[in-house]
Amino acid sequence: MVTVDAEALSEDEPRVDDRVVSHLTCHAAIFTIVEDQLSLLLTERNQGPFRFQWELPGLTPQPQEDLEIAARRSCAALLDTNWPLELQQLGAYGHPDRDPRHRSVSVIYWGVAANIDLDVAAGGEPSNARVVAFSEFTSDEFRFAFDHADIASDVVRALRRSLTQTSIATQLCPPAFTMSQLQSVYEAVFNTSVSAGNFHRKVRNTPGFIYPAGNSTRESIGKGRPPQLFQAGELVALSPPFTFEASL
Amino acid sequence: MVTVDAEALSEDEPRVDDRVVSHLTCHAAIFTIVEDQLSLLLTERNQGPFRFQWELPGLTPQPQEDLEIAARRSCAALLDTNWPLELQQLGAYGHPDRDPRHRSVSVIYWGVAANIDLDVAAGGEPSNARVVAFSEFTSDEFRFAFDHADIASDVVRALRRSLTQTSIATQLCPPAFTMSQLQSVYEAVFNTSVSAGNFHRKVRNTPGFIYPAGNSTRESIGKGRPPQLFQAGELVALSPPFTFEASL
DNA sequence: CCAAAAGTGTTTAGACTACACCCATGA
DNA sequence: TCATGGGTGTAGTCTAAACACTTTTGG
Repeated sequence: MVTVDAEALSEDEPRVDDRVVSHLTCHAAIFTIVEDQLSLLLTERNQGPFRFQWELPGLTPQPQEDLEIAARRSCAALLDTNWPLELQQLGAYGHPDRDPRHRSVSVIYWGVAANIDLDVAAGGEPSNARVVAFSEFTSDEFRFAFDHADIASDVVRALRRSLTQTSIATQLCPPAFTMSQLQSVYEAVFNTSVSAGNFHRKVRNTPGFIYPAGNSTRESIGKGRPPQLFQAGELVALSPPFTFEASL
Repeated sequence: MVTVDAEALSEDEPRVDDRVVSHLTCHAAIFTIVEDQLSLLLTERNQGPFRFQWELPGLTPQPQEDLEIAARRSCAALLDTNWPLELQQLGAYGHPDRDPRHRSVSVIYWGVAANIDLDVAAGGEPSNARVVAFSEFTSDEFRFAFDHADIASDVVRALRRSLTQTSIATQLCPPAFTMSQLQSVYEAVFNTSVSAGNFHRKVRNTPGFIYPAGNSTRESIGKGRPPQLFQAGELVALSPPFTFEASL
């Protein structure tokens, strides 16, 4: 009984049947913000099970390909530029009947992008990809393929935790941004309102969160006082973290 | 280009070669505290690559077996009782050459146990399992199999984060414990010293962290004032979290 | 001048640190 | 009575929440 692990791990001649092998896919959950709404890049399946339902972009890794590279590749074609996309692993999903065809394990990565221009990326061709707003993909009517509704719920939680504990929110802003743009990132992700004054101080008092940007492009097209421009700093930890609570 | 995901995911007749299948194992990292030292349950490989080196207990899941169940099974035989073991997923490890034999993906779970009695579990038979102290398995001399040194490092980080943010530390204590026993859990995990008075208040002021236990078994065998006994509460979140820093 | 947005000051409340201090037991 | 470990009280500090206030623009 105590050698139960060695029995499985030390097969010098592994059998190629479904006791020792499994189907493996890597997926990427890419967040962005569209019209002040937290949104997720999804693709519509056009064949196989769950046809015409939506999933996180994914693929099977190549034999010598790292899991994260595979996840990055799964969404690279859908994103406009060679974005310096940083992915973090959410985890592995492997419930036995999550895929009706066969035992399947999916490793999920997630990241953020300041903007996603699907039209540019697709070069005008029709695409089965869409950027779906939070309110839509969390509604009961939205049709996720496989267990991707659960995964989407988990990955939103991971994003929110990252926003409270790190300075990752700057990666959801353009290269130069104002304090209220940064604030609206938090308001979109948590679907809540943030006190502007205290937010301002908390961010400025966190070393490395932001750096001042040259006010060269300040055009002051708004009504009020023209804002200062900032650029993203390093990815630093917030201590203590924000205490935002998601309202949905 | 934009349908790159569909190409891989929607094969109704998946080919059984190493492009679409991979070897999968589930492992459990079980922490416990032995003589005030954070320790990890490890097994020595007795065949295959990395023979006589140490790994987290693991196995290949059965076709219809959930990943977490498989991880639990991998260490169940090594633990004395049917401990109500709660496992959390750490993540998936799948670097292409982490196993010299073939492409291999390992999903790691972790949990804590108040005590591990290997002799009782093995029923007196010789076992290839050992509870290894932190100072030993983090030393340069210690020989981990595969990439399990990286995994061990990551899982210690996950444990420490859980201790700062939740009340999981009570699960590393016996059913009834004193405040200083609980405190020594933190001191062992973070290899640091904790101010007793402030620790006491922080724990008592967190609703659900602990509940008073009947002082029936108080035997007051020590020198000083007899301590109160507590029992574990629910697994609650600490807000704000502890701010302990690991000293190693 | 007024409205609106940006940014700063000020007050209050909560929580941690540090350290002093009481409590209850064994020797 | 003293040493020892358990537990509480308290002052100083740091931070955040709430809200008033100033600054700078457009109409």
